[in-house]
Amino acid sequence: MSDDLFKKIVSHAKEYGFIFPSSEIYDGLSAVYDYGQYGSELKNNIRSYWWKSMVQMHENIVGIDAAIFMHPTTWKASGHVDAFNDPLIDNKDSKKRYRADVLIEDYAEKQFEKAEKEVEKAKKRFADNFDEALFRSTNPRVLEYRKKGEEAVAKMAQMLEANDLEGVRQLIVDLEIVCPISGSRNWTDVRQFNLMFETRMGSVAEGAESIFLRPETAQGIFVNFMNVYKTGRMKIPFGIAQTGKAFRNEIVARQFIFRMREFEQMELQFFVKPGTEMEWYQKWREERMKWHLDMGIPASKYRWHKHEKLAHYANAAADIEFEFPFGFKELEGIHSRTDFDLNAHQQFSGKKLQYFDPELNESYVPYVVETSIGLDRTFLAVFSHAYEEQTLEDGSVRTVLHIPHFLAPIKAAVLPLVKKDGMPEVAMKIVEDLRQEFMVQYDEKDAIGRRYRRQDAIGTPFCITVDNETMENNTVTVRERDSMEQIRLPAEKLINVLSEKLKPGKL
RNA sequence: GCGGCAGUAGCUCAGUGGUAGAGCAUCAGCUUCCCAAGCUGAGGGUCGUGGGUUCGAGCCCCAUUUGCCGCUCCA
Repeated sequence: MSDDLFKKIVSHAKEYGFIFPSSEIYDGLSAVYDYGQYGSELKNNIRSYWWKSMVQMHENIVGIDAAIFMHPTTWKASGHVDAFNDPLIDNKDSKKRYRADVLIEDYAEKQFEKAEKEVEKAKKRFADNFDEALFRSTNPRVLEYRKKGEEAVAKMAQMLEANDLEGVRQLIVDLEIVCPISGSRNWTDVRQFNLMFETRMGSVAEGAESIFLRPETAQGIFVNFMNVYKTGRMKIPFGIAQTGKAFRNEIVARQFIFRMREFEQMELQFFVKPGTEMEWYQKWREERMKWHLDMGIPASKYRWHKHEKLAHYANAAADIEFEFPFGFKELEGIHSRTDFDLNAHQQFSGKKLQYFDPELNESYVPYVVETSIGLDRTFLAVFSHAYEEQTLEDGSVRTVLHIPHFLAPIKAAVLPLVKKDGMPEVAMKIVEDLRQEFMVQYDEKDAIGRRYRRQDAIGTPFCITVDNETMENNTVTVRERDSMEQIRLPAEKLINVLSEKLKPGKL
């Protein structure tokens, strides 16, 4: 049922110029999409809502726009070179895929467990006069198991370091590792999956340096920490915000714009005094949820997901999940990243990345609380929640996008009730006035009802209609999208009245 | 990456080897003083792409690409 709804939403997004498959005339490109004439407006409006509420509305937050290309060492310091490179192997019988390094580590773990069992057995056998340390260091079976495990891990590390994938496969074969599902040893080659896109900088192929397209925007903020701190005269606690594209070579990317290989993030890195990070983590959790609810989307569509298993850099992490047509999925992450990133960059660069605290009269590496939200995912959340096929009282059906007014691509359409008696000219004059303030459209084609429906389909909150009465006293009707109710206003009051209704939070 | 299903007009789809269709949408005109499915006319498809079988392929076969579902992956 929700699959059908989701298909309709995808079709609607294309049919009305919100989202197109990338380079569609060449059959498209897997998991890449383009934003169309209305989609880019909606996306810009969401980005702008974020930027205003994060940067403009906070005294102590500034925004930057770092480049997508970064020095290759950045990704060693951040951990992405290690974490985003997985050697994978498939079992041909069970069709299951495993991380080759995990298989070998599991093998080693089993050997260690066998050694422990020997120790346990001996402990029972010798009871009171058992010297465990001596047993461990002398018993041949214990030594043998431990040696097998340690050697396997050591060999693997050596091979991965040398990028010897064939060697890793051979190691799996030699260790007689079997697939836990099929029990067979029928393995494919080991393949390296690099989740970072790689390209070359420099036009001469031989001398070109291999660089990566950033897999997250956060590092552009961390490497600029000192620049912003010094030139912006920032005092802790302070934040640096950024929106921009990031790239991940996902093994499978699916579900429309939910998981794309090229996507846009909106991130805040908030630098705080060590030890205060938990209160800021709480504060930003509240603030970010409020941001979502202020769009007018009901709280029931959101839920928290607390990370039990934390990433290597975090000491607390939670996701805001949204109920998409295909279920609750991650929309935004709020992470307490400790001083992991700045410390790492400090080490790799050899440059001091510290804040001098005038109150303590000492320097420290600040802790970081991050809020990181997917712009494309927020677009999908707003768009899919807005979509409704509404059955009216007369039994007819209209497709309407209940996009929050202030985010709508087109704010108002100006429509002459009929295409004669001078109404088109008056309507076009109103369009020229409103255009100074909002995205507006003029439409005179077809019956008025049909034109209302067309605007409903792209989520235009207001339709302004010029009729006979306008010709007499210069008043117009304003029809609101969701209620379909009309009010009559003097044309010269339109800008003021609409501006008020188009503020965030007004629905 | 593996397995299954699918790709025909902007959208939804019909078309079982013999001249490419429908509804909606779009455009032009008419009608219309307020909520689509009134009237007239028009435009738009080398049937995802490339090969093959056949006198003849949208339809059968192979490859490829894109999408969907299930695995897998998603620090």
